[in-house]
Order: sequence, then structure tokens, then C-alpha cells
Amino acid sequence: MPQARRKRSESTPDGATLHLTRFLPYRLSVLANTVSHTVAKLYEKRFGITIPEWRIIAVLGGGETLSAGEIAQRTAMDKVQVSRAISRMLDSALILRESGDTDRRKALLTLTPKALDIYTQIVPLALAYEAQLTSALTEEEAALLDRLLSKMQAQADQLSSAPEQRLPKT
Amino acid sequence: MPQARRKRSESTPDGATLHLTRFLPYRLSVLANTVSHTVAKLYEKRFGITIPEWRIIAVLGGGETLSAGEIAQRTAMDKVQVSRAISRMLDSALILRESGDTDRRKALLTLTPKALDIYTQIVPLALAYEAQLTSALTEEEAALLDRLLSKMQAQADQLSSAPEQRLPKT
DNA sequence: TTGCAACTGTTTCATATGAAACTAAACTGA
DNA sequence: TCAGTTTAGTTTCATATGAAACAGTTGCAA
Repeated sequence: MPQARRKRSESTPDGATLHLTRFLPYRLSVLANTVSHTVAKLYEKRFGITIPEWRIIAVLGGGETLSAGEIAQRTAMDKVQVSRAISRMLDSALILRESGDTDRRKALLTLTPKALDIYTQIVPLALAYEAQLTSALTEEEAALLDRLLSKMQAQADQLSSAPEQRLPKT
Repeated sequence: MPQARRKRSESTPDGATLHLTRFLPYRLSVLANTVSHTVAKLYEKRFGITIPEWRIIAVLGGGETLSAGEIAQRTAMDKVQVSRAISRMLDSALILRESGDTDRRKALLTLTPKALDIYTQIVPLALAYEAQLTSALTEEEAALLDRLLSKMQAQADQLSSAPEQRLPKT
């Protein structure tokens, strides 16, 4: 016979409740992980590259020449991550590095033809995955999703700098 | 004078283009990272716990008793992550473990009063963060966001099992 | 000049992560 | 009953990660 359990609600001091599966940060994290894991497998299997490498290919795919720092900005990766991805790509002949003329600290980075070839192959694949992901959405929903993500990212950026001030003091 | 650059479009074989900042997997990843980083700092600073620990507190916060495996399911973490979080929580006296009567492989896990106290303090904080994050959204937008995330998660789960079949063969 | 601060990118180091191996317990079927 | 299999959870091991220290270069001000 089951032991009697003290009746206990999930309510907190101010009566609010929290179910993890309804909690936005949790849902975003799970969704992003699911998606990242899938595309990572895809890129790895077909082209032998990681997501950081893919991001670099994506921003250099237009033929532009950027420095490591500029790549870091545009890919939202930190400089360590970029530095390591670049060194892997140098090994696998995906990227070309020449030191800048005016500023020898900055290295000018360009994709090799091999990487450009990957780029032209991978883009349709990436877009196809994205299309699959949003295939259950109507046009209007997809457009709104776009706006909602932008708004939330802006808000998340705000809150990331000094969230303490705007949250209860406990 | 800038060197003449070969005119190069970003188009791929089928004419599609890809800008990383418009690419859904990238945007989801960046947003989830921003959010996770912020809440992780919050939990760490105020309560000295990590996100895995927070998730365990969240699912046990109602006073329920679960096994490690059940926790793994409900928190979308893998068993290794759960095992390690539990061992940390045992050290910091946040969790109580007693081996099951009927099945001694399963450990029955419950929060200690100390953890329940954290729970009651952290929930309003977590909800406040969530509210801030969606503060730029209208009621309708927030409701739609909910639906969109659910739809996309379902789709992402589908695609995570056998994406090859549904994507171009390259 | 030259000495110091700022900047770019790399390396180090300590920790986090996850796949696979492993241990212990519990079923299963002859 | 007792081998073989499945399950729960832990540990190992190889790799990933990021903060901080670092080396080299540039800019600036005295």
C-alpha cells in the first residue's frame, strides 16, 4: 500500500508555478540542441566539417575576405573558437591565410576553391533542412516567427548585460 | 586604391542564397545560448547551482520522488549528465537518495528542504526572467510563439531520427 | 623617439561533455 | 536454477570548451 504523502502544492511564495516543459529558456535550449545536433551530423557526414567550420564557410562563401575578428563578430563565436576552427581549416585546405599588409596582426582569410565547392553544395542542403523545419508553419506564421525571434534576441541581449537590476531581489 | 574584385554572386547551383543571420538553426542557437548563459549566471550567482541542477530541482520541486532515468526523460538530459548533477547535489545536500525497495537498481530521489527552499526562491526569479524576455511581445504573439515552438520541436524531433531520406541527395 | 596602453590572434589550463565500457541488479526461458 | 539478456546508473577516456595568460603588433602621448 502506498505510503500517505503529505499534500504539497507546487506553489511558491507568490503563488506562481513552473513546469519545465512550459519554460521558455528550457524550450529554446532543447529545440536549439535538437536542431544543432541534426545539422551537425549532416555537415559531418557529408562534408567532414563541424558547425564552427560551416559558419565560417557561410560568412566567407560570398568570396569576401575577412579577418578572424570580423568572422567572430559575424558568426557570434568567440575568438578562441574561431582561431581553432581556422587552424583546422588550414589543415584541411579549406581556407587561405595571408597576413595583412597594413596591419600585420590581422590575417586575411579567404576560402579555397575546395571550400567554395562545399559551400555551393551545402547551402541547398541547409535551406532544405530549414524548409523542413518550418514546413508545419503557414506563411504568416513563418513571417511572425522571424519577427518574434528578432525581438527576443534583442531583449535577451539587453538582459544579458545587467539582468540583476531588472529582476526581483529575492 | 582597392583592388578590383571578381564579381561574384552568392548564388548556388539552384540560385538560393544563405545569410547566416537569417538562417533559422543559427538564430535558434544564438538565442538559446544568450538566454542560457544569462540564466546560468543568475542561478550560479544566487544559489550556486548549474543549469542541470536547476532542471532537476524544477522537476522534483513539486515534492515528487523520481528515479534518475525518469529525471533524464523529463529534463531532456542524458543519463550521464543527470548522474553527475545528482552526485554534485548529494555533496551539497540538495538531494536525498534511497535505493528502491522493489528494484534496487533504481534510486529514489527527493529534494531536501534546502533544495525546496531554493525552489521556492528561484521560481519567481525564473518566471520574471521569462516575462522580461517576452515583454516586447503582445499576448497574441506570445501565444503564437508557444504554438510555433511546439510545432518546430515536433518537426525537429522527426528530422533528427532520419533526416537523410527527406533531404536532397547532393 | 620611447614607453605604455590597446588590440589581434594563439596557447594554456582547468573543467565540461558525451560515447562507450563497465558494474550491479533484475528479468527470461529453457 | 542458472546461463543469457536487458536495464539502471556510474566511470573511463578522448575531445570540446572557455577564461585567462600570453606573444606579437600597432597606436598614442609625453
